[in-house]
Amino acid sequence: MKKQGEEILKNSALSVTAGRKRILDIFLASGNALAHQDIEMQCAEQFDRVTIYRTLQTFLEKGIIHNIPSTDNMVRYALCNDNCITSGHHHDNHVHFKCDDCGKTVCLDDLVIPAIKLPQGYTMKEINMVVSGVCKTCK
Amino acid sequence: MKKQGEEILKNSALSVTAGRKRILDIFLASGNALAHQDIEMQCAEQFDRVTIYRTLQTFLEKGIIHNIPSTDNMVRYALCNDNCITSGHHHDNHVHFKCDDCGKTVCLDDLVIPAIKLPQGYTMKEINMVVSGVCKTCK
DNA sequence: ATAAAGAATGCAACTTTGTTGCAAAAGCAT
DNA sequence: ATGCTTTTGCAACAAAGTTGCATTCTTTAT
Ligand SMILES: [Mn+2]
Ligand SMILES: [Mn+2]
Ligand SMILES: [Zn+2]
Ligand SMILES: [Zn+2]
Repeated sequence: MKKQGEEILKNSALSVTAGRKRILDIFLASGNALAHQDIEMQCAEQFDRVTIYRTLQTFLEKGIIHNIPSTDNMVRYALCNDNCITSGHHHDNHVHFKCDDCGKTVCLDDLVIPAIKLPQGYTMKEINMVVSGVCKTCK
Repeated sequence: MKKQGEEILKNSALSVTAGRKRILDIFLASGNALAHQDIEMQCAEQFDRVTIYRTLQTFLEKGIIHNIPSTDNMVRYALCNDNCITSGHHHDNHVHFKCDDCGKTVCLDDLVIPAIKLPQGYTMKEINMVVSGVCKTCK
């Protein structure tokens, strides 16, 4: 599993660079969603802040990571499961949980967002569900 | 309905100031959720930016407005329906919709977020559901 | 293995967004 | 009207995000 990062990059037709591999490693090693800031703290000495912005943007567009909305002005990112992009948008459909105690945000991969029926005239493209509370570790 | 803003402030035990009334008016006049930026554009000449930050914070704490998470680093705010705060947290439970076309975010007040069953050990406090796509106006 | 083309990175400069302390002003209760 | 309390504006700052451009690194073709 040494070259799992490279694998992902090649599958997405991205060139393999030290920065991209490092950021992928950080995601692979971490069990929870990461904000730009979290990543920067782990590799700011190696890589420029701008590179991290651009890398996350690229990963998003390629469907390598998805972003998780929040009300605290800290968008978080997590690895997508399989190839996540079809017709230009992500199709992650699992619930996210943010713990008020430890602050961590995790993907509840097995918990599928229930279907809803939008009012007449609305068309759905993506759907996000974020639950906050206390996680099982902090309980 | 001239003093609807004042009414809201008094019900929340807040002193009635020009800035707070103005910001409430902006919300009452607008059909959709507003980001700090939207509000600032409408009253930056009258009021300081800092005042807007503090006013939104106060309104949130008092349950006058609720915030809507997003993946674009622009938290939006909308008026709460009734008195929204019980035991320290909001209990808005409706779906939000963000239009990819016009960019507007609206409360779908009649669309209740379906219940979900969290994995063992997790406790829910708040829940948010945001759907993106095309709204009925842009359709 | 080398060279050329294209893509990614670092850096600098900048803009925007959000925070804090404090003095002045405004609101509220008596 | 007076004094007390809360809110506001200002200034200074910190953090977050963006952009253009020159340099470096990857990839692809020779
Ligand atoms: Mn996820
Ligand atoms: Mn709402
Ligand atoms: Zn926790
Ligand atoms: Zn629209």
